[in-house]
Amino acid sequence: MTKTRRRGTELEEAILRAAADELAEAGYPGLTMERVAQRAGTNKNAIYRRWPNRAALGVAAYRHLAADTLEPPDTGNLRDDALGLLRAINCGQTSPAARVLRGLLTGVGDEPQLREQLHQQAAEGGTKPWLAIVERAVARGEARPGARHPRVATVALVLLRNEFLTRGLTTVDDDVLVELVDEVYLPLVGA
Amino acid sequence: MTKTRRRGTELEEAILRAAADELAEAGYPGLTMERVAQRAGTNKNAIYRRWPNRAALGVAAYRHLAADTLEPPDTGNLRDDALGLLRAINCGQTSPAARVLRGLLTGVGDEPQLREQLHQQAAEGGTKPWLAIVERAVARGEARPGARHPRVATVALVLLRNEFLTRGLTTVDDDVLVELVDEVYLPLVGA
DNA sequence: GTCATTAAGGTACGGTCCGTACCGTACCGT
DNA sequence: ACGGTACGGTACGGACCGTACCTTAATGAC
Repeated sequence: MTKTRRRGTELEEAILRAAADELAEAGYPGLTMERVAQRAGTNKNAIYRRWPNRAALGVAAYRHLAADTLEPPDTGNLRDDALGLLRAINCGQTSPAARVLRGLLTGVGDEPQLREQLHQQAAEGGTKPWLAIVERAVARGEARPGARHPRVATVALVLLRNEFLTRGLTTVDDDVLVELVDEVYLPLVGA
Repeated sequence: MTKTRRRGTELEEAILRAAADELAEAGYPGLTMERVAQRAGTNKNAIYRRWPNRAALGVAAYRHLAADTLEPPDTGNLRDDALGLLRAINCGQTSPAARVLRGLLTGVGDEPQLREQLHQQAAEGGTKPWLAIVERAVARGEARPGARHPRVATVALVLLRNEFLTRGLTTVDDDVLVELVDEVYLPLVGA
């Protein structure tokens, strides 16, 4: 009856999975050490032996949550590529991550290490596919070479993220995505 | 010796000023009902009679904090106008507001009324000056007419805000501002 | 197989903060 | 003068973080 007592990596991953689930369900404000411990079938001691505080656990668990890297679409034209990426971010599994990210950015407060870690996770996963579709668009003569600048290539992503952050929504109207692409992104990167 | 007991509006404004000060000093996570009450020279009862919870008080106090509307500069060319606006937002009195806004967006959580209120405050104060400088640029033939679209005109603001939100900094390097204007904003709105 | 070491489980506690309740007291209009 | 309203003071329950302490199971050395 008594399941063998978990140790080391096995327990650690159980905790991270529990924390990621709690994050997805209740967001960072609802991430409680006691609930995570209970959900992982352990107690707070096991958590505090691995992470110094709630924020650190949150950042670590966020990595599990946002692990999916988007596969950049290749439709043959920039407009559909960009719209595809935005829609994947909007409707896909990435949407609960936005709320969590917002909470974490507040929760990390004045701890530069955590903030940097979080920023890299947020940036890394997001920029690569945009650079990819722009690169192809430039090769087709559909975009100007200067559009390969990361700040330019990811403008649509930043605008959508801003929509998430300021409106607090988990999903944005598709009209908005089309507007972002047609009114801003294509005029900006177009040849 | 005994100061006369404040009532109604007078007390309300004292509370709001105290809350705004606390917000500016410690951000939303540091906004404590007990500290606000003490700073305002009253007690929590007077606060809870006016606002139902901490988030509502925070949003109300934020209005006091972000009341300053930026005066749009008029330098005669779009680049300097845009840079001036960004620098005013970056270095000026508005910078603590970014950290506060980030915290509030988390704190309001699932209360749509507060979120909408906050969103309007954040949007309203920010878009007007951008529309103004773009309007003048269009009149000079320096920007294309389509740039008057709010989403286009405020792109630089959104990018800067994204920098605040994701990096968690209270001030951004001036190089970044220049980059935003030269690499993104001017190519986007230029004729 | 024995045993010391390590890490897990269990529980309790101090501290902070939110939100509520209760009660006495100053101010206000009538 | 008087009664209603709003303020001041205080205490409390509840949630949660982070820590301490002790017991118990697993592991590795010998």
